Amino acid sequence: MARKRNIGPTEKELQILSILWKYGKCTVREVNSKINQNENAGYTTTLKLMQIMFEKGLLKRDESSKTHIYMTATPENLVQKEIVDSLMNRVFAGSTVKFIMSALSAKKVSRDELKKIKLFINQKEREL
Amino acid sequence: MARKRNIGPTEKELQILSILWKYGKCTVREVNSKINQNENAGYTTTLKLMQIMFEKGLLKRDESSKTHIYMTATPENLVQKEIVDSLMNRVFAGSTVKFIMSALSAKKVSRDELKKIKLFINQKEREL
DNA sequence: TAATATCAACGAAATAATTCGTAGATTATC
DNA sequence: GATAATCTACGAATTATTTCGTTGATATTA
Repeated sequence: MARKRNIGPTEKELQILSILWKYGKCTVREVNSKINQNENAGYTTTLKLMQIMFEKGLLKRDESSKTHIYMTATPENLVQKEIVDSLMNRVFAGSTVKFIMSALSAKKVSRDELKKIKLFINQKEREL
Repeated sequence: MARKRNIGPTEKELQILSILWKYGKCTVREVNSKINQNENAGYTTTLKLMQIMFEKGLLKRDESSKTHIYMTATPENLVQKEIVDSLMNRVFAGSTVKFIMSALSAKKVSRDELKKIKLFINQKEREL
């Protein structure tokens, strides 16, 4: 019987996903190097995590050469959407408005950024 | 030596925080009942969690009567802001714009909600 | 080709989060 | 006032997550 695991990415798994989103396809060593820019993780630790993510279906990999090349299995924005949706429900009782207000309060947002957001909202309105 | 624990609320702790945000001050039994509307949690399980949250400083409590009354220690919006900020950094490389776009794509948003968000943005612009 | 480096696989240890049983105290009920 | 119900505290079991050591295979270098 296979070990039971949760579906969604865990904290460390998310970190690896982020790296793959940023840098595209990577070997385990590459991912491990990126991680070690900020913290300390043994090579086999990263390997194991990526193997688990592969089993879970979070990652795909090219096994044609000895050194496997990993890539994400689901588009970045889809995974992000799921995470955001989950957080919105768990922490903001499902309220998009509260959620966005909180986001706008969490960080300094520049005039330019606010403009981009407004443009996006206008587009959303037109789509309704 | 006290057991080492992380600072931020864990998944289950967040669930309890949400209940306290929604219903205000609660006894353990009240919180446990709310949890049991959706899932199955023994009374002592909820008790233990709330005790840990108290130790961590996530909750306060009134111990004047046998049945303690729990309340959150930090304002809802502050906790939410921290969570949002953390997620924004971990999953969206710190980009508020991407974050909000994702939020707007995650759920159906009504014309009215879009309006409210725009008003909030306008206010933010004026504050700059 | 022998020595060395690099890799995947695997199992298991270490750590963290969640769940629960038991004990002892206090309050409510008969 | 005895019995039952309810509560806190505590320790420990269970489950999930993260970390790492070892092995054997393959490739690289001397």
